Amino acid sequence: MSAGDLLSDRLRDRGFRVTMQRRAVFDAVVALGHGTPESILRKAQEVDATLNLSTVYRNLEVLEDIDLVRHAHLGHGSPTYHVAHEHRHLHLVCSVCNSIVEVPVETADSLVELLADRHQFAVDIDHFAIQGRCAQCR
Amino acid sequence: MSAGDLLSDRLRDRGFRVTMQRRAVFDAVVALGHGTPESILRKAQEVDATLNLSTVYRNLEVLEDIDLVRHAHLGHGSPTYHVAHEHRHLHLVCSVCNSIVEVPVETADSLVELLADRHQFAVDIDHFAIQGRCAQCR
DNA sequence: GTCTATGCAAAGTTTTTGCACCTGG
DNA sequence: CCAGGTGCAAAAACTTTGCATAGAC
Repeated sequence: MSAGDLLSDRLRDRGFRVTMQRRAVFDAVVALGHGTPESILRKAQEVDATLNLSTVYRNLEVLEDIDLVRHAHLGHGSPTYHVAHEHRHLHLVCSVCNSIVEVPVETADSLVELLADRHQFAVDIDHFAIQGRCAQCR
Repeated sequence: MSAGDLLSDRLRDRGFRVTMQRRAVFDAVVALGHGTPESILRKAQEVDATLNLSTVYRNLEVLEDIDLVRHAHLGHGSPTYHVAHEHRHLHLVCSVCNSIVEVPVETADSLVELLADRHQFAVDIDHFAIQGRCAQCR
């Protein structure tokens, strides 16, 4: 039967129900690439205008739980959510102009290896942004 | 007259006034090594029990402005403040047990160089923590 | 039909702001 | 004095929670 899309399969496998709200939240994350809970709400409300912010928070937690979504901290404000395994990159945040540049995660391979070797620490390198000053502002 | 301590000098140089609250906040940061606004308040209140949280926030901002204090993001919660130029190290935060390990900033030198060369980005490498899984939890 | 998920409203947390009073220079 | 700093209270921003109802299976 059903071709079974990734979202439905993953939800059901883990005992979660497939609801239109979950689909709307996931689709919003996909569409945005990156989004805060607030921006994800606004995007998802294009599909379902009655969708509630608390539903967004609850579903982002579920989507992270089933490894479809991840979040990163890019600054002082709300965390940013993105699709897991897509858009894997470091975020360079400029402390002067707040611009964000994305660079390949491989850029940090040597650091990742060092931390593994010296400290047996398995780095999730893109969870936090890297702050500094960009080419224009330095 | 006054030997002129660092705090007074730096404040006056930049046109800020020297108040006992500023001294208490700065002393608390020094004493704690690392502290959230809340923990800094508690520490500073040992000296001045009437000190207010909003004064702590305002003065941490001033102290950062005059480069005596810096803050880092170690997780989802409040930022952590520390004395500038002291305690320079990376924070490895375990996503499982939340333990924090400090490692020398030099560990990331190769990443810092790469970002400077390739992206003309001047990294403030210890502003954000590095998340991952520690030796025990991996 | 059962049990999870949702909407709504309220509360919790953390940080910021307005304002009258206080104080350093 | 007087501009800047402080305490207090209120507001703002962000996130979580309780509960009655709706909806997935």
